[in-house]
This record gives sequence, structure tokens and C-alpha cells, in this order.
Amino acid sequence: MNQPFEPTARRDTKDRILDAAEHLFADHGFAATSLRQITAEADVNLAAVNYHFKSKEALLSSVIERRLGPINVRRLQLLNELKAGTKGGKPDLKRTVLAFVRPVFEAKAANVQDMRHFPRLMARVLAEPGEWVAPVLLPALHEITKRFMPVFQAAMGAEDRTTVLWGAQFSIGCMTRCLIAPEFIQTISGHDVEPESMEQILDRVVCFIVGGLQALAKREKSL
Amino acid sequence: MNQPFEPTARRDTKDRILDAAEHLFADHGFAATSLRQITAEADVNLAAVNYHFKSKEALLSSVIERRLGPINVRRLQLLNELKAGTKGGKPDLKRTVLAFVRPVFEAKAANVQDMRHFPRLMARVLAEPGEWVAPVLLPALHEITKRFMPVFQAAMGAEDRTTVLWGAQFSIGCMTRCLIAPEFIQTISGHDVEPESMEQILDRVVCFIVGGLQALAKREKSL
DNA sequence: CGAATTCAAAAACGATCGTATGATTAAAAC
DNA sequence: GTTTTAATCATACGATCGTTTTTGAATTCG
Repeated sequence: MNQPFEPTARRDTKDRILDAAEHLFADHGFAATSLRQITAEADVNLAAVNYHFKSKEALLSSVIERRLGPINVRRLQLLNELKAGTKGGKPDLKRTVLAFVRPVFEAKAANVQDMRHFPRLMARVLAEPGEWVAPVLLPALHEITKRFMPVFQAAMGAEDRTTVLWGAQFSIGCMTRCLIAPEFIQTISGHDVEPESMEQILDRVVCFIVGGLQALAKREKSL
Repeated sequence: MNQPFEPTARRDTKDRILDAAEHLFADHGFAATSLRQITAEADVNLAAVNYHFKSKEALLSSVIERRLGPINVRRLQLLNELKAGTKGGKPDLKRTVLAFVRPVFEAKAANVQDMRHFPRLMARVLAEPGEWVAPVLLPALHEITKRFMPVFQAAMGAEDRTTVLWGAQFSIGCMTRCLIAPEFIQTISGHDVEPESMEQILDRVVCFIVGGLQALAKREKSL
């Protein structure tokens, strides 16, 4: 129960498993990654996974929860800063988009912790609507949705809730694309364009999303 | 090869395998789908897969090639119609986007052939930059890229090639999102919004993409 | 017709999967 | 000092994986 001087082994082992799983799930996918690969990279015993977590799926849940929580906290923090800055008036659309998107890019660019691989894992998970995603993602997503939706609706000046919902989905599509496209672009262009920094890509995608959302709002009015 | 008097399962064994594989790969992913599931759904013998195709990966390649070819043909057809309609002048951006996006939606909505599942499979494959994708997708993608890029660049009025490249990636992100988001939206909204037709979604996404691309072009000029 | 070819069915291959078990170690609690 | 608890380890389980082999029936063609 109580651990004043936790023997470094315990936290270490769990975290090493989580790190390895995060990396390998992001690189090869959930089903294509074996627990033996994970425990080999983490340099722990095979049985440690089923001891600390109860199953492979529960391990994935833990991997996601560990990262998604802080990202969503940061999102809500930026959202609150935004709301504080716009008393009464219409919230700035670009800042709203940034509040949603930037935390993911910060995670991707982070080097102090090894969060580099997590956004790519999320991009994968978001592309797999299998029913094993729901129990993990739904609570976190529901909270974020409930908080962001009204702000997006106000910033877009949209009437229809469906317009906002789809705008959010397109934004997610663009965002996840940012995490996969770089290596993709390198591949199809034959490595003749130089890679861009996450900041540059963030600038681009926010610009694109804002333009798209404004177009959606304008379309709504003309119907 | 075969006689008109042959209604037996013989000749369409390959097609039944392809259909089942397409469906199951789209639903559960490549690694998570076993050949036994496929052969069970196709109602053929297990060994038939390794007889007609040489391996599981080669089966995936065949699944993709069977569908992607016609889709890309249709894309180029629409692109040519567009170019024929705009002699000299700047091509219409919305029609350019439609030439790229619409064939995928047509495939999704098709009911005469069972192409419903393929776009979802493509969305999955595009999210997995594993090296097994390259040999299958690269030739087809290269052709499409080479043909569409100049038209997009002209229609956007963009100077920088990178701007167009990223615009295309964002468009792909939005497009693939359309194929996954519907069930996603149903799940997170607790089934209280009614599903939309593919035509409605296509309208939305094209509007969003056009707005985004125009914003990208405008941004480029202000740098 | 008989030889050659094509495809399907059944069974088994070795490998690897996720998971479970029991022993061993070491620190914590009493 | 003994008991209790937590963690790691080697090992093995049964299941399932992709692939191969063997056999046999049907079709094509000389």
C-alpha cells in the first residue's frame, strides 16, 4: 500500500514495459506486436506483462491512458486561457483550433519524456474503430467533446451541431495525417524534399483547418 | 479457361477469397485477420489461399490492386474532363478536389459490386506506413500524384510545391476520416444523431477541403 | 482413350501466440 | 525471527497462426 522508498524495480519495470509497448504498438500496430517483442525491448521477463497489467489489451489501455490524460489536461488548460481572454465576445477560431491540436504536437516534439511515439499510436487507434477502442477512449473523448464543442460552435458561428461535429472529425483527420505524412511524403517523393519541423507542420495544419471550418460555417448559412 | 456450363464454385473461388479478405481486413485489420476466418467466410478450403495467391501479404496486395486500379482510372477520367473544360484558364478548385475524392465515395456507395468495404481498408492501410505498404501502393500513388499535383497547384494558385503536397495530405486525412467517422460519431454521440448519406458527407468534406486549400494558398502569399 | 494439367479437400507441419503456474528472491510487517 | 507480501524468473500450457504436403477428382488436350 504505502511506498516511501519504492524499490526502483517496480516503477521501473512497469514504465519500461509501457515505453516499449508504446513504441512497438506505434510502429507495427497492436495485433502485429507480440508480448515477447515488448518484453525483449523492455528487457523484462515475459510474465511481467500479465503480472503488472492483466492482459495485452489492458496493457494497451494503460499505454493510452498514461499519455492521453496529460494531453487532454493541456487542451483544457489552453481552452480555459482562451475563454478567459474572450469575455462575452466570440472566441478566436484559430486559438480554439490550437487549443485542440497543439498539445498533440507538443507531445510529438517532446524529448524530455519519450512521448515521441504516442501520437503515431493514437493516429493508428483512431483509424481502427474496433470495439476494443471504445472502453479506453470514450470517457476521455466524451469529456473533451463536451468542453470543446460549444466553443467551436461559437467560434465558427455555426448553427447546426452536425456541422461542428463533422468539422471536428475533419480536423482530427488532418491532425492524425500530420503524424503519418512526414515519412509518407519522404517515401513517395523519393526523399528529395527536406523534412519539416513540427512547428512548421503545425502552422500549416492549423491554417488548413481554420480555412476549412470557416468554409463549413459559410456553407451552412447558404443552405 | 472454363465453360459457360460451369456454375460450380471453381472459377469464383479466387473472387470469393478476395471479397472475404477485403471485408475482414477492413473490419479487423490485416494482422488481426486470420486466413482461417477468411476461408471460412469465403467457404473455401484453407489451402486455396496459398494456392491462388502465394501468401497472406500477396493476398492483401491483390485485394488492393483489384479495387485501386478502377478508382484511379475514374480519377484520371474526371481529371481529364476537368482539363478539357478549362482550356487556358485556371482549373476550378472544387472540381479538382472532386476528381480526387469522388471516386472513393462512389466505391463506398456502390452496391452492385461489393466495394463497400474497400475504402475503409484503404483508410487503414494509409494509416500504417509499414514498409509492406510501399510495394503495393507506391506505383499507383506515384502516377496519381504526378497527374494531380500540377492541376492542384494551378487551381490553388500556389507557388510552393510543398504547400500543394501538404494540402494533398490534409485532403487525404479528411477523406479517410469520412470513411471511419460515421460509426465513430454514432458511438461517441450515443446514437442520437442520425447517419448521413455518402452524398451529404461528400458535400461537407469537399467544402472543408476547398476552404482549407484556399487558406493554405493565401497563407503562402503572406510569407 | 489416356496423359497431362488444374484445382480442391483434408491433414499436418513447425512456429509463435497470449496466458498460467510454481519456484525463488528480497524487502516489509508483525 | 518469523510471517507476509510483492516482484521476477524459467518454463510450459493449449490454442492458433501461416504454410506445406499429400491425395484425389475433374477438365483439357494430344
